[in-house]
Amino acid sequence: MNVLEQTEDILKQEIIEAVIKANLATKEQLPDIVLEKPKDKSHGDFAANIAMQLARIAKKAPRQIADDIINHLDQTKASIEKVEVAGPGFINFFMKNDFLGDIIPTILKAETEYGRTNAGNGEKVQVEFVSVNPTGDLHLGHARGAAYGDVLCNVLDAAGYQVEREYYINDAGNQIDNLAYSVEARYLQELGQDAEMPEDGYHGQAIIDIAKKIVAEDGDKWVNADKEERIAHFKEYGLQSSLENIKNDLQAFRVEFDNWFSERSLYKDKITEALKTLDKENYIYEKDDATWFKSTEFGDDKDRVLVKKDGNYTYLTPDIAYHKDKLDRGFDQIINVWGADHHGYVPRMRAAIQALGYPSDKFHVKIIQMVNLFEGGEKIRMSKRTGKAVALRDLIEDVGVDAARYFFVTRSNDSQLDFDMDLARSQSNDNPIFYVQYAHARICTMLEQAKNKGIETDSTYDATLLTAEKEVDLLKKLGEFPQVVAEAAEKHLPHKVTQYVFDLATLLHSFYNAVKVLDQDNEELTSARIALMKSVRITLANGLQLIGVTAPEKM
RNA sequence: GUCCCAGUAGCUCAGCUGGAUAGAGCAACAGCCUUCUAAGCUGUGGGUCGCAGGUUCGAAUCCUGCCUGGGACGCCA
Repeated sequence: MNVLEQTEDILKQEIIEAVIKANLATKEQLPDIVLEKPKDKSHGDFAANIAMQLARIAKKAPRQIADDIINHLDQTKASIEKVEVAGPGFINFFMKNDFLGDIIPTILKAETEYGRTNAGNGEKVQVEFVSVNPTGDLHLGHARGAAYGDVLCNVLDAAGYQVEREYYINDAGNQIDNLAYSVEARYLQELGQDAEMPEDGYHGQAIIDIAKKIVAEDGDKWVNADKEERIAHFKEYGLQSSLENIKNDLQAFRVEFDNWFSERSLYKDKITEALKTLDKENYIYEKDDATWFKSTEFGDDKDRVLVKKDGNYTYLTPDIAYHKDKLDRGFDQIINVWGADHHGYVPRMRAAIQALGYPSDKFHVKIIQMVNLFEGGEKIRMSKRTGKAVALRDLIEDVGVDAARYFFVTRSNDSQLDFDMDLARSQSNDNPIFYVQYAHARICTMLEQAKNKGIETDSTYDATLLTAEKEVDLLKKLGEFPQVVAEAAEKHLPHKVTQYVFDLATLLHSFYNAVKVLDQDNEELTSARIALMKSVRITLANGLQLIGVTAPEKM
C-alpha cells in the first residue's frame, strides 16, 4: 500500500468512527465510504458524500449531518488540515500533506519498480490475443488488438497478477485448406500458368511471396507432382511461412507471447473429451444429420452445430475444447481479446463454458472496435480479401512503433478508432506521443546540465521545501501512479495509463516553464527539485514502459 | 427483425461502481524564447452530454422507448 492509500484509509476509518459516535447510523446501516478526489482544488484533497447518503437513515438534513460528523471527527489522527461543508452536503477534506514528503524517497528507492503493487494478489490471469489466422499478414485492426493485449498484460503484471500471454493458432480447418489452394494458384501463376484463385482464397501479397519462395527453392518441381502431395506440402509450407511472418511482425511491434497454442493439438483427444462432457450433461442432440449444442439453455439465440453433416467440426467445437483446456490449467481469469466482428460469438462461448460446468465469471471477452484509417483526410477501406489493408509491417515503417502503440492505447477499446496516418507520422507537436517523450527528455537534459554546472545530483535533499503549487501538484500526481496502474489492471483499461502519463507530462511542462530548477543561489531548493525531477523521470519512464513506448533521453 | 458498440465543444476523444461550475488534445484568437530543449508554457472564446420519459436529495453516468452511425446474426473461420 502506498502513502496516498494509507492516508485515504485512515481518513475513511475516522469517518466511520465519527458517524457512529454521532449516532447517525449503526455499523450495519453504514454505506461504503466513498472518498473522491475532486477535480476542483478548492474542494480539497478528498470529498465525502456520506452526509447525503445518510440523509434518509438519520432523518436529518445533509448539511446538518455533515456538521455532526465533523464535530465528532478526530482531526489530528486523520491528519486533517482543514475541513469544510460545501454544496448540498459534501465534506471537503484538506489534508496536512505530510505524506507528500514520503513520495520522492519512495520513488527513488523503488526506481523501475515504482508503480508495481500487489493489488492482484498473485491471481493467475491468462490473456489470449491477436490469434490471427495464419493465412496472411497482420493488419491495422490486428495491431490494435495486439497493442491492447500487450499493454493489458504489462499492466496486470505490474499490478501483481501472474500473467500468461497466449496466441491460439488456427492451424486446422477450412481456412488452412484455402491457404493451400491459394498458394497453389499463386505458385502456378508464378510459373506463367493460367491458374485461378479459389473463391475464398487469400489475395494478399504475403501469399504471393510464399509462392515465390517455393519457386526459388523447388522450381517447377510441384507442377506435375501428385495433386494431393502438392497440396499437403503447400499447406505445411504456407502455414509455417505465415506463422513466421506473424511472429516477426509481432516482435517488431514489441509483442511477445509465452505460449503458442496449436488448434491441431486439440484433435487427438481434447475435442472428444469436451464433447463427452457436454453429452454427459445432456447438452447435445442430433438433428438433420448433425450434432447440436443446446446453447439456448444458457441464453444464446439459437442452438449451435458442433459436428456438421459432412462429419467435420464447426469452428466452435475445437474452440470449446480449447477453452476447457484453458480453464483446466487453473487460471483465475481468462481474458480473450477479440475483434468487433466476433462479438456475436460471445454468448455461445459463454454458454459452452457454463455447460462444461465452469463459472462464467472467470471468462472475459474484450471486444476491440474497428480501426478506420485516414490519410489525406480520406478514409481508406480495409479488406482482408483484396489484400489492400495496411499491413502492420508497413504501419511500423511509416509511423514507427512508438506512435502506433501509443495511438492504439489512447482510446478505450470499445470505441471505434480513427487512425490518422498523417498525424501519427508527423514529427510535430500535434502528435501526442512526442509530448510525453519530450517531457522525459527535458528532465534528462536538466540532469545533464546539473552535472555540467557541477551541481551534485546525488546529494541529500529536503523534500519539505517543495511547497510551491506546481511542486505539490506534481507530488500528488506522482503518488497516484500505483493506484492508476492497479485500476487499469483491475478494470482491464490500459488506456488509463496512457492518460496518466500524458497528464503527468502536462504538469511537468507547466512546472518547467514556471520554475527554474537549477538555481545556484539556492542549493537546498535545487537539490530538492532535482530529486523531484528524478522522480518524475522515473515515473514517466515506467509508464511508457508499460505502454511499450521508448523514453528517449534526447530529442 | 434480434443482438453488440458508439452518439459529449468545429474535429478526435476522456469522464460512466450516480455527486458540486462536464474535461483534454487539435483547430480559432491573444500573449511568452539574451534564462535548464518553444516538440513547450499562459490566457480567451466555444456545450440542449442524440431525443423523450422514469428512478433519485442529485443523472453525461442507472432503467425503458425511440432516432442516427458502425458491426454481428452460417452445418464460414
